[in-house]
Amino acid sequence: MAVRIEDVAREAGVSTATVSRVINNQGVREKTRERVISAMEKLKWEPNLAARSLMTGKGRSVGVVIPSLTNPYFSEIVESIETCLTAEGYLGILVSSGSDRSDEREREVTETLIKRQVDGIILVDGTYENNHNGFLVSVARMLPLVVINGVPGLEGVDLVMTDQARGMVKVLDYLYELGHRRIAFFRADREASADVKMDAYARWHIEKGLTVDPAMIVRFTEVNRSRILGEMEEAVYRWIGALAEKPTALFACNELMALGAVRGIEKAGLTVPGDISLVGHDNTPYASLLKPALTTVEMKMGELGRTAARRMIDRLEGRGTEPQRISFSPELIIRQSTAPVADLYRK
Amino acid sequence: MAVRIEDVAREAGVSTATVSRVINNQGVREKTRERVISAMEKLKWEPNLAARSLMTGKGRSVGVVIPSLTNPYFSEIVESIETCLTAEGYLGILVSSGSDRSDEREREVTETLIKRQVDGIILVDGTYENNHNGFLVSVARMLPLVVINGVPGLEGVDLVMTDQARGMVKVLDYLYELGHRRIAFFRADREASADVKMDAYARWHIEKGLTVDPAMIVRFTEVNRSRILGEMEEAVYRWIGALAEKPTALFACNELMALGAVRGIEKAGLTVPGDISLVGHDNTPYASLLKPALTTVEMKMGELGRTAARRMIDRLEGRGTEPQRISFSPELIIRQSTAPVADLYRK
DNA sequence: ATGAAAGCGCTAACAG
DNA sequence: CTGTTAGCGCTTTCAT
Repeated sequence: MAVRIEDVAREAGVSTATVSRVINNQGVREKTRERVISAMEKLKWEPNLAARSLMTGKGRSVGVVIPSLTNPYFSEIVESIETCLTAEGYLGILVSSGSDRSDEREREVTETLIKRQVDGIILVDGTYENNHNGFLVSVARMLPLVVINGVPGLEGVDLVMTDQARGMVKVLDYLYELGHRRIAFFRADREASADVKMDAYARWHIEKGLTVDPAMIVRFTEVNRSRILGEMEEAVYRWIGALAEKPTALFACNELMALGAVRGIEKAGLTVPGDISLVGHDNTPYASLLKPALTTVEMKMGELGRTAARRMIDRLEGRGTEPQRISFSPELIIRQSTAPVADLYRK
Repeated sequence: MAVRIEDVAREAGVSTATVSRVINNQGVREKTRERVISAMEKLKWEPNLAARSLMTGKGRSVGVVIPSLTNPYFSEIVESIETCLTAEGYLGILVSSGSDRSDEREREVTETLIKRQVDGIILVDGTYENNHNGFLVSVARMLPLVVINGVPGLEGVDLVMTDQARGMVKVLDYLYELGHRRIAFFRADREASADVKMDAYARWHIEKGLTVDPAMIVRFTEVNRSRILGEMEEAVYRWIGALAEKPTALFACNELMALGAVRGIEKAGLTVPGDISLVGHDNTPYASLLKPALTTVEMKMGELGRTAARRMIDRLEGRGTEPQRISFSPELIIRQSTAPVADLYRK
């Protein structure tokens, strides 16, 4: 409230315009610039950001919309975005759109951010609906939008993603080599990324000339919190029990599901990887902590976040305005939960 | 950029001052208010927040400073703070002060937030140093400050905390009942909360007439990331090997440490809880996923976050300006990692 | 209860 | 390269 640009200008013996130019790195003679800088330091002046953004319409802040913070998969992304933004003098404003993945809530928080006049928005793992109903495109018309893990080809929308179909194929190829032919697929409902994986799963089976058995595809709802774990254990246990022909391998779309699978499998008196090989997805901290340590797909979340943040800054600073699509290839991380198919199935 | 308060005023046939009064809930005749409101709706006008905060110095946003997002212990707090703030129309601006717990970085990000003119700051788990060097007090002189888990008695600082000393005593009493007399204590360096627990640990031993064996107190550095797990396993393994008299129980200040302890203990050929009972702290999702499921202390992080956010809003809106100290009592959650002391030690 | 007018602290033409 | 001069969109006395 105390010291303003005018005071600095007077102290340095220049006009306010010159001070403004100095702090915005515009052309000012070196000598003058120095005088201004020392005046700033002497008076400990910092430009008032509200006034600045009132003029420019920009506030060096970017909104980050994410389904949930308590999911380690997301928190790693957020942390890397935040680090990257901060390093460049931007402020990341984080809002969670709710792990229930409500389309409407996602739209709401995004709009709040726009009203708050963030300079751009990074949206992580949007809902299927909002990826397809034109919402993201309309947001992108108002300000720079970078989407992490969304659908490609949206007009004006920058996309940074991991090629999950590719990861799925890596998993299946690997299991195939180990001799597995009957591979179960555990997924969440209403998740765009699960759709992508399932499509790849189906295509791979067709290309290999294997049939896709609907009984091998299981949908779970709300597997975001460990509280659900007990229910899942039970569900998996019953699912296995009811199966005429059991799978020799199982892929779970996320690690909490993978854990639920382990529990259910063990409850059914089977072992991992002795009876059933298990592959997870995301390589969260859980994966290496599990027993047996989980074979999984590393999504490079940190890299995704960093790349998205950099794209955003580039666009905000007028570099590379053409929306891009940057795709990372996931990596298969082999640990102890997968093994060659057991002999007794071959006999 | 398009529609301004002036347009609304014209549309409603009033002055801009009246429109301003309406959106700030000041005295306006009911009829006039209605006219203004419908004009707002017709023109879809939303006040420009930058202009507003330029005048008022307030922007309905509160800064949240937290050491790390990838730690589930913190992400639960953040999520509850954020939910609570959003519900009241505030925007939570999150910055992480770095899991390396650098005093300086914590101060830096806090100051950035102040420059950004947040209305208040919620600071979670500040460093020991900043709790004691007057920094927090100086922040509290500038704007409302609510600290989660800090030291009591700081002038002008609101404190919301869990009584960790109490939790520690609950743990020790419980282990005592099971017959344990030699209880190891694993802690992180440079953590205010670990100091609190250790003090309680020491006091409890004295009150019980037990000696505090320095060999039972082990300090680890940087146990925030699972990458460190291998190193910890090794360290614990060596520590046990070098011990003349082994502990029958072990308390770890956080759950990653507890996991490291399990690994080290098992590497040493001992079992949990057969040879050594293990108690963790925080009740993160890891705790119930571990094998054996971990006995631990629930810190009620969600409640802490919610309470802190509410305190902040109360202060921001001029209710209850006297700084308070609100303390929650932690809860001991008994699972499978603790058991009565083995008979062979009694013989 | 309402209006007129004076800024909040800064940026951006436009001159010089 | 630097200064002058208008505002950015809102709030807030001070009148009426």
